[in-house]
Amino acid sequence: MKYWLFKSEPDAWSWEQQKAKGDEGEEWSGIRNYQARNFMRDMKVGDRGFFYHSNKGLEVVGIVEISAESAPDSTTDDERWDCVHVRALADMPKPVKLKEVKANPTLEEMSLVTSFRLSVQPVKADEWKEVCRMGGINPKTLKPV
DNA sequence: GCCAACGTTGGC
DNA sequence: GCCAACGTTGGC
Repeated sequence: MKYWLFKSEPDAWSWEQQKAKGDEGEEWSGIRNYQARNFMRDMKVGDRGFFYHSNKGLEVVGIVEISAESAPDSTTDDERWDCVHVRALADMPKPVKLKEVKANPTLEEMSLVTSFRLSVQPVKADEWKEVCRMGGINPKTLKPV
């Protein structure tokens, strides 16, 4: 299983809206960046990702799961762009602030820090564990610690 | 709201 | 195929 991170401005698409979609999930549409698209094409159903609020909040607020592999983006006719579907799995009991991520030496190579403009990013297994630990969630059971 | 970082576009 | 101009993202 691979791990990812999805950024969204809460004014455009918030964690609350994502959760409201339930198990059905929602298309992660609107990505117009080749790097981000290529990462989405790499994703498999069942992979997990962090849901990060950019612009406002600046924190990892929850965990999502890829519910459908990459397919044409319904918001454009341009066939260059496709995207996955994601569904909400769990809240971060304690949202992890960007500031905390930056302050943690274990996470200094995390894409969130090094490629902060990228809206869909890969997350390494040890980074996944560390951010889960900081957020007070067990990465296996998805239960609060 | 500003501005730095950086991806994309388009003229040559 | 280079690179300047431009547009967008996102932290501050």
